[in-house]
Amino acid sequence: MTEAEAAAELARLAGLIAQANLAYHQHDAPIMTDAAFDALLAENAALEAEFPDLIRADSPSRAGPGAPAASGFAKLRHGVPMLSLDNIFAPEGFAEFCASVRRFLRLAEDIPLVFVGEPKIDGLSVSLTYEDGVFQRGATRGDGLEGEDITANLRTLDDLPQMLKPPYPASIEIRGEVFMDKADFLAFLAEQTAAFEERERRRTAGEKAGEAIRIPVNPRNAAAGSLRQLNPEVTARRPLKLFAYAQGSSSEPVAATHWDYLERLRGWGFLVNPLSEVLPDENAAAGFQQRLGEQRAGLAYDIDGVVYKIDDLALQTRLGFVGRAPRWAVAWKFPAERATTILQDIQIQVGRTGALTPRAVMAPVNVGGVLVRHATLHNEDEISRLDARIGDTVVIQRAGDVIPQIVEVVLERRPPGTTPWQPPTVCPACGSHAVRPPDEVVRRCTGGLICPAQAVERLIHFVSRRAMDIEGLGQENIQRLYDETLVHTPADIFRLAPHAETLRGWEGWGGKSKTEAKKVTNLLAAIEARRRVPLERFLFALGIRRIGEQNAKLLARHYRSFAAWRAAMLEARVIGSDARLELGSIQGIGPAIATELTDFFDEPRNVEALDDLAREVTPDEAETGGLDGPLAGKTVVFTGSLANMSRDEAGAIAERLGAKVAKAVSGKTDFLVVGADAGSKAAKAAALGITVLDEDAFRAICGI
DNA sequence: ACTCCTCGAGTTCT
DNA sequence: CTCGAGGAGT
Repeated sequence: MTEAEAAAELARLAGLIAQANLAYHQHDAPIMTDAAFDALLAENAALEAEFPDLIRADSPSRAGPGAPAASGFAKLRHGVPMLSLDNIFAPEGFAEFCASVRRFLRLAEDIPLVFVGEPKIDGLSVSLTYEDGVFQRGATRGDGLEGEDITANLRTLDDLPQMLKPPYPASIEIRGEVFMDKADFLAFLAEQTAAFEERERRRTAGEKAGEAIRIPVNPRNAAAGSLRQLNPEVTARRPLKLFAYAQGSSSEPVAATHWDYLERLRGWGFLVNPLSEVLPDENAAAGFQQRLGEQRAGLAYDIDGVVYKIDDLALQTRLGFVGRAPRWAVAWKFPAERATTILQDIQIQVGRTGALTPRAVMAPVNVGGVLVRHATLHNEDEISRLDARIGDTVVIQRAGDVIPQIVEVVLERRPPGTTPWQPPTVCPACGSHAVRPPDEVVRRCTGGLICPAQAVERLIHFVSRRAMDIEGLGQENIQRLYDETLVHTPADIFRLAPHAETLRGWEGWGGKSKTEAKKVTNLLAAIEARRRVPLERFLFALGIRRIGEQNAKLLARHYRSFAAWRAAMLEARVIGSDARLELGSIQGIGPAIATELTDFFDEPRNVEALDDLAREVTPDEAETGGLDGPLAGKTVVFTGSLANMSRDEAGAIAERLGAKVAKAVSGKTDFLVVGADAGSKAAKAAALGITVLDEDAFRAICGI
């Protein structure tokens, strides 16, 4: 291959991979299988190895230090999703977890459940890919499906083997935790604080100050910041450590139990947390939890709990997943850190759909290293349950998550003369009635279109990343454009261009610094770039209640074009009309969602605003999604473990070919695809006379 | 009628 | 990340 051919090929690959990433990332239908995607990456890597001079600035591998820094990090897909764990906080929770495992496996009481207990370090999960024993790339957890490519930074970690010690599988993904020791963190904190003060001194003295210094708030934050450095040399100077703890995808099985797998990790040259233990039965967990709890303060690093995993990998496979969490592992967290403070006020926020949510304003207090000022109170029931009153002393915690919550009120310290908090009867933003339907939890503003708070929230939703994705238009800018009466409806956004000079006159939008000067230009360009959008994004952006990403996708797939959808919705306002029946027949769209849509179209001002918008924006027709494919309209169920792909992956392929993927076999099922160790579903399918396919037959139907 | 499960909506802080 | 509600299946 000549240089010119290679350059062209690399350009083509970069384009394809970027496209595939985009399609996957935006939750649209992926345009290729994971295997095909990996093949493209491999091809790209091979070419780059052969023609190192031709490595592109936007190379999908982004492996070398020559990678450009400007736009942050490339996205990298995980071979197997990085999942989150269910959290428990007490022995009862663990008992319940074990019971559900036993129920699922139909395991008798006298057979012990063997677990591995591992300290849960408060750091950053990373995924590391090795090909033929050589470290290829690494990524952050990200949203679980894909993370950021931080290969260059990970290479600087002493604990990360650049090469595995043999024997190793041809290709393997390893999961690990990157963290900073408490002592290292304190030293780093002191260093950063000194640098910060030095910078302040220079700045006030009018000297050149240099780049801004960030002061980390906790070890986790410091580790995260260090790994996200654009310059790997900075990361190299940070005292980061790595423990390996799990497996992602692998070209071949490497162990029969999780414990053996940890041994393999050690053999390959990884550090594995030495505190991990095999627990011979479930009763050993509570003791382990307590021991670690006692050791916790003396450990070199922060841990926030213990992860318990079923040791037998075959059982893990059988147990599988619910939603985003495995059924074979839980995180047993130590009690959350708590703090007390004063509840100063209860504010009411108005959401996009008019939901009124109370929000606690408190005297700032440090909880687990973070200064907390606000907490959500969820709804008025929560407030009455707590009997929280303004002026009360309250206990707050940041539990397994990040979001602070009020746990309880310290009644002994309640000042005299307080009264129970009363929910508002009118919307604080527009004064319309605020009503709470019986049997519902949220109170809503009835102002709808006239409520300015809802209007602003709808606009923010409209431009948000998962909707129209207009870069440069965040909450603050929208609020300002709204207040200055330049933008009151979504369509107004697309009519901003004539006001460019007005915008440039605003403080912070004008011109002194270089970045400011381009702000308006960039914003207008970002807006222009969104005059064409996929139909599903357009529908989601409208912000109709109950029409989120998934339901928008269902509608887009079904009606295909904006015009067809619009016409159908207008007709569907008549109960019993063909259009209404058709709407209700869409899998996943029930009466509540249908009514929400027709209510929207019943309001003439909504239709006006919609048509106004449609004059500015062209929603692209949705892809056919295999409407005439072999699986079109069929309901498919997967069971057992498939050899060449995960069930999720197989499901995604089937959906792309127009199938509906269900969890359980029923009379409506058309095909059951069975893998190894299939359970009761296969028998049931046989009883119902449903076509049963093995993996090869399924692949043949899909043409792969 | 009851039980999963998925989806939508709202929220905090860096 | 959590909660509540809708939808689908038993």
